[in-house]
Formats: sequence, C-alpha cells, structure tokens
Amino acid sequence: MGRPPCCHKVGVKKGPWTPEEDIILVSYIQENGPGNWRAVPINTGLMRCSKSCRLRWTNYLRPGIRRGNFTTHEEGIIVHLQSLLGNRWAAIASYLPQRTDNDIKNYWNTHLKKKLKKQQAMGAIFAPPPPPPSSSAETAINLPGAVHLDNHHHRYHHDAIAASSSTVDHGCYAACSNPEVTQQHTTITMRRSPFADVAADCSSSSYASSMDNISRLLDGFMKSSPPTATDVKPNIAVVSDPFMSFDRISGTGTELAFVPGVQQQQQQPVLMGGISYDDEATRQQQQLHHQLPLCSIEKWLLDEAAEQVADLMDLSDGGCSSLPLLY
DNA sequence: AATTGGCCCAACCGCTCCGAA
DNA sequence: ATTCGGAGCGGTTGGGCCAAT
Repeated sequence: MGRPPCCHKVGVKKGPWTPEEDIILVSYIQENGPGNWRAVPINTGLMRCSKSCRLRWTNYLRPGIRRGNFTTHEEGIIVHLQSLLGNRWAAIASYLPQRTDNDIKNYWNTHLKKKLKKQQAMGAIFAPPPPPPSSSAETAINLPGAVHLDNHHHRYHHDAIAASSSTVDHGCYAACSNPEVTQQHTTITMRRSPFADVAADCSSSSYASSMDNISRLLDGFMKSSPPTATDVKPNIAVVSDPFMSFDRISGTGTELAFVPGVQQQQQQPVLMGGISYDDEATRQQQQLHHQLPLCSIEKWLLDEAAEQVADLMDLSDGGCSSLPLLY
C-alpha cells in the first residue's frame, strides 16, 4: 500500500531533544497519560513528530528506566532469550522491565554479539545455539515460556517461535508458528514475570542521564494522572488481563498465552510504579498469578542457571563463552 | 596538544500490524 | 472487502565521546 511518513518533513525538528522539550513532553503526559501520540505535538506545540515523541518517552523519559551497565545476569537473560525469540527486542525487554528494547538492542549489537562471535571464533567447543526462530518457521524448538500464539492474535506467528506442538513443558506451552498447530491449543496461562517485581522498585533504580530523570522533576508524577488505555507500554506496568494478546504487552513484565476464539480485549493496564491496582479483583488476580508455578523460562531466569551463566561468564575470557551450555 | 579511529547510544527510517471508517 | 491512519517494532545511522597515537 505504501504510506507517507508519519509526519511531514517540513517544520519537524529532528535530532537530540532538549531539556525544555523533555519537560514539555513529560508535563503533557503527566496530564494526559501516554498514548494518542498524534495529538502530542499538536497539543504541546512541540515541533516533533508523534513518533519521535513516543520514542522519546518510551526509551528515555518514562519512569522506571534503568540506565548504565548491564549485569552479567541481564546479559545471560538477553542471550538466552535472543536465542529463543530472535531479535524480538520488545519481547525480550518484557523480561527486563527496567530496560528498554532499544537499550537491549544496542547492547546486543555492540557487546553481546561480539562476545558470542569471539567465543565462536575461539573454538566453538560448545554446541552452537539453535538458529533464531525467525530464520525458519519450520524449525521447532522448545520454548520454555508460556507463550501460546493464536494465529489471529499474534503478529509473530508467521516467523516464529516454533513449537513443540505436543509437548507440555511442566505445564507451560511452547509458542507456535504453525497456524494449524496453534489453533489447536486453547489453553491460556499467564504469570507475572519475576522481573516485574524489579520494576516496582523504581525508586532505587539508577537513572543516570543529563536530565537525571526529568520525570522526577515533576512533583507527583504519574500519581495524579490516571492510567489510560495506552499506559501499558511503560515497563512498570503489569497487565491484569489474562486474555490480552502478547503483542500488546511488550514492555510489561507479563507472560501470556492465548485463547483462540476469545475476543482480544482492550488492555487494562495496572500501573505498578506505585503500585496500584485497578480494583480488588485485579489485585486478587495478581495474587493468583503469584501463586502459579513458574514455567521453565522463568525458572531459568530465577534459578541457578542464571547464576551459572553469570559465574561462567565471569570466569571465561571475554565473558560468555559458556552460554551455549544452556541450549 | 592535535589528530584519528573506534565505540556507544539516542534518534530516525521504513516496514508491518491492527482497528476504524 | 477495502482503505486509511495510528501505533509499535526492528534495523540503521550519525554525532558525541574517549582512548590511542
């Protein structure tokens, strides 16, 4: 179809954002909540396109972003998830609530990719990781995560995360790229990512920047403004709707599966920076999710495997030569 | 002290998806 | 069923920073 750029080139400012622009943007979002990005430059007078405003917010200004060096644990998570999900940075970022997909992508491209390359060049004494799911829709891998894809609801089903369609991994289901297989599965599971807990501790996160978290300059930020339908994007949000599709929750610490045939509902975000719940039912739902057993990917993220990765990365030359052991 | 080259990361570009009309 | 516009995602770029020379 082809469509013109989201913004006309004329009169649209590009390049680095100034502190003044940041404050204008944050002030506006404080009052109106994130979302409806089209209206942002119009209502604020910012000479930026809507896309630029959204990116600035999601990658830099929103609360809860952690900046600075990645820990070895985070590295392990990224490498592992990248092997499982491919370059699905938004999905990977959902397991690292304090990191943006852009940050993870940059870190992968500038650090981790090199490390892995170096490691492979050094001898490849370990079995190579499986090809990224996107490389072959027919390649079946065991995805320990409880992501179950519905053909009509998930944009990623095409390239996928192929599935061991018949295997139930400790109660968790593999993602599936095969529509025929996908549509057969009707089970939904939803658990709260263990890393969502990290997000709740926004106050302790290091947000080092020249603006030093401009949002904090504004008193009572995100407290006075009720969450909107698009508030889900910030990583500090945890989705309360178990039927929400995966592609709508990138950036959250929630793991989802799908129920084919169930109408995709509008997201009903629960802002967790505070932490507040929409209502009692939601709170109970959250508690229930806490009680559910962890699926294996989350186990991996939590248990000794991750520590093993960190330890081995520390011991190995260049950092991550041992990671393929995980596969 | 000046220059150069590599690294890093914020931001842009282009594409796809999805919902509304 | 088709078109259109908003939003999101992943790839890429360009400019600033910094270490090496």
